[in-house]
Amino acid sequence: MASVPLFDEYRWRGMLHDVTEGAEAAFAEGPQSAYVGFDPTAASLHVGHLLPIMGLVHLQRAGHTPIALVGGGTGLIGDPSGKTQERQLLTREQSAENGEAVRAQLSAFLDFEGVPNPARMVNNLEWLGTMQVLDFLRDVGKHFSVNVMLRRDTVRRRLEEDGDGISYTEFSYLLLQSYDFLRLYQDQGCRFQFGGSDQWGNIVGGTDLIRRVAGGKAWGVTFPLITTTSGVKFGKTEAGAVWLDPARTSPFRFYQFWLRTEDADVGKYLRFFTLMSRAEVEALDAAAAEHPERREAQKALAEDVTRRVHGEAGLARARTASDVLFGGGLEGLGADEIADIFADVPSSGVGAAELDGEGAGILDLLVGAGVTSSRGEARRSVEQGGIYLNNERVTDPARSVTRSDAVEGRFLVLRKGKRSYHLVRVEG
RNA sequence: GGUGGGGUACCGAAGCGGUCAAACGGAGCAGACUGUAAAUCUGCCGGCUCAUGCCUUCGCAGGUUCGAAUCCUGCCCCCACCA
Repeated sequence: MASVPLFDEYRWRGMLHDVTEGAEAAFAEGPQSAYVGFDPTAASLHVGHLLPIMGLVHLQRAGHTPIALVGGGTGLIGDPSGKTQERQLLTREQSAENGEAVRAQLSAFLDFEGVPNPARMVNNLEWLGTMQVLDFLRDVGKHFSVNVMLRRDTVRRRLEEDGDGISYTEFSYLLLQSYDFLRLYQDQGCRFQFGGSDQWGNIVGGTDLIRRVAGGKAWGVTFPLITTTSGVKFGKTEAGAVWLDPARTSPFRFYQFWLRTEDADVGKYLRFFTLMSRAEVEALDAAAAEHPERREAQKALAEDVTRRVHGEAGLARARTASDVLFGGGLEGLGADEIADIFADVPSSGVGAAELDGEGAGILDLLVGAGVTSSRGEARRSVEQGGIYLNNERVTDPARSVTRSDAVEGRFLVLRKGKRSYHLVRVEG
């Protein structure tokens, strides 16, 4: 099969951070397989995992075989890379459950069947779980120099005066990941490992092990650490990490996360996270430069990524909710639309009885819905003009809310600031 | 083990007997300007309260004092230098 030049693709997208010597030439020899490991430390992947995933997607499109390694075994140990503190150990059950979830999420990106080069999924618990300690120490450990390991940044930081120390468990992580690579090399002929830039040391550990044990050549590719221009950590919002699991981050929030991308970052993200062609991306760059206020690039980004992760239906819901909430048109909504919006936007219920007679105070409503954390904060927000009820600014902290305020008698739209929405369902 | 320096709100960091819910900076929230962007400017930023005010907070436990984050005692934990 003729391969599309994979590295050219990575290059124009700016996806390459580091590449071991000779990797590109090795890829040119013909179809290859390459793997990325995902430790199931949580029951969902988040947007921070997206770049290596897209790396595999491009790989597959170029005719190669992606291997997604779920770290059921390594996840039990904990990668010290990039961490300043020792991790809490997962139980085997947690790791297994999380691994299943991660596996399902990856299927949204990679084709596991119906193509000539289907993606593969492996779990390193298969070999790590049955390994004998003595075998491990003799066959793997013998090839690693503690002197060298102590010089690694991730280890050194933990050993320094202000470090928190490192357990023998995490110290051993490098050996396990290196062994994974060796196994994939021997069992599946996989000669490439990809990962985030923080994985460089672990990946090189694997290529070294393959050279020593099997006398073979293997290569690594890392993708850049994603930073935002304004210095905020990528993938974080007020509400925490942006997850791929719709139960943790609703499609609405997911879509909104991408839609709010800063102008300075949107071009970069289009290259990283969509499969648009170079011409399409450059056209959007131009559109953004010409009419930034239209946010065409952000919209295209948000649509593309949301569609891939949450499907057409998820995207439709996210857009409906966005249009309704940010378009200001609350009147004349169909029951279906309302239901869709409730499903996605943070919401809570309030008993109809509470709105009878005097009604409920706006401050209590805000606290009850969790929009503000205390009455004091609620009061301040109202006094500063930051609270809206059904898209109308509330100016009186003593404002009471009755059933007649509810749209169609069924729901209230609370909003704090420009974009923090909360729906209150009138029940009973 | 010895000597010295520390532990203050989400983080950093002032305060060193009353005027301290505690300067200042960062983060965060809101407002203005905008484009659901960035930058900038403004306000807020322990809880309750319309408010006067009240309650909880300055490592932990006691004590001195009309009154303590500030003084004393004991304990715990960090850091620096020495051994």
